[in-house]
Amino acid sequence: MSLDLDAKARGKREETKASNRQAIIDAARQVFAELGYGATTVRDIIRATDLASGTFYNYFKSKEEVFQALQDETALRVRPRLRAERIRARTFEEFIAGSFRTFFDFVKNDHSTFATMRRNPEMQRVRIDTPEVVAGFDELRVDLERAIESGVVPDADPDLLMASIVGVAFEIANHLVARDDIDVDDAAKFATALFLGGVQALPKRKR
Amino acid sequence: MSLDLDAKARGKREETKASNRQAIIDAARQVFAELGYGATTVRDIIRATDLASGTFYNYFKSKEEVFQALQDETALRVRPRLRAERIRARTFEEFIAGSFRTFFDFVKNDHSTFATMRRNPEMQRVRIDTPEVVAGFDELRVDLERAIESGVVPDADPDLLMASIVGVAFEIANHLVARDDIDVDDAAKFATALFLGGVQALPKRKR
DNA sequence: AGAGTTCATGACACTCCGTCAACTTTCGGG
DNA sequence: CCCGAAAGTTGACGGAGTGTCATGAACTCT
Repeated sequence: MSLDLDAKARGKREETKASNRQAIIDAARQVFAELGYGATTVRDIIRATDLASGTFYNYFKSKEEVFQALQDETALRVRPRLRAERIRARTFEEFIAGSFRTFFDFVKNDHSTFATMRRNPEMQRVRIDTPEVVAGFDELRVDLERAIESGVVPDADPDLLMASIVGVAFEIANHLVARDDIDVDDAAKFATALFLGGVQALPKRKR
Repeated sequence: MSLDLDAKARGKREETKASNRQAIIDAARQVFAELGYGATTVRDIIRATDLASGTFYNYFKSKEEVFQALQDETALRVRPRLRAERIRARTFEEFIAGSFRTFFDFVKNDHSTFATMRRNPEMQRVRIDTPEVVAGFDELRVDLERAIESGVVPDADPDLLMASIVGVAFEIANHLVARDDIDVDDAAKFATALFLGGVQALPKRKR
């Protein structure tokens, strides 16, 4: 009566291993949201499962590592959306606009790590070099270099361009999560305008 | 034979209090750089002074709090430089260019928290809302709103503009510290161009 | 079914933390 | 200058969290 369709293909051993791992991750998400990252102990996490304390260490080296796994799951959810948006884009403007729009929308609406994170000020470390995150950055870089190749964007330093985009994206994302009076659309339009035309092109504020 | 010129004005009590506090901060900077933030214990810090373990807690509540004090010292060093640069600026372009230039220069050349921080990947938390940091942000915001008032910058959302500037500044700062092949001047010109004219205005890469 | 492998268990030893009662130093009024 | 009060220092101690490991249970394969 398992919902895990892969289960038949695996032995029971592998199956419980996978389910234990997931149980720990789920418990961690729960407990982090409840107590905050700093305040939760490894024991708190394992207590929220039906496993014994020692078992935790068969799956993760530390609390930090579970957190990374959480981040990875989060990145795994955004990345396809960003990819789809990029494929749809026909111009550099659409590319930039779509990427910001999608990212901000995710941050605001998906009840992911971002939300619980910002509720706990100590968890400033939003970005962690988890495989999925790195892959996402790589994809962005490839597209930027393609844009440079094709002459749509001047032959600027791609590292600095990446840094600027990422910096703006995450910094504005913080505001989106922390405050309610900022609209996802406005934020996306703002960031897009900044990259396309600098401060002079910025949209006027609604009063 | 003290070098502390304020000492005569203070009683001995206050004097040792101040010097103990500074001793702890200095020891912390040292030890953080050596072991990394996560790996150092409060005991490590106090052991690097000639004080007893309990004394630490007369000055700071936790390791985190010493770290904040360090950050505050760092901010205290940049802020006057940024202020001077702003006063010198006669146009918005000079304002933006000068600010980025000064900040990047500080990050790269002042052997401050930034440097030790980047050597320890776990210390991603560069920004902390320490009094000096908050004051610095406030100053920036005032200038931005003045620029908006005077019509030099469109009437855009100042929060989003702040976020963009700060995001770009810190993200590029990370690259500056992490890598040697990026020039402070190039970075400042890049960021300035981005804000003044968007991607089309970006300087071409040196090959 | 039996030998072998893999994993779960929870008690244990260890580290670090923050406190506190006892002690030392400084202050200030007489 | 002296002495009682105030402020600060000390390190030992109780408590909490960590990661490990010997033991035993569960699964796999033949």
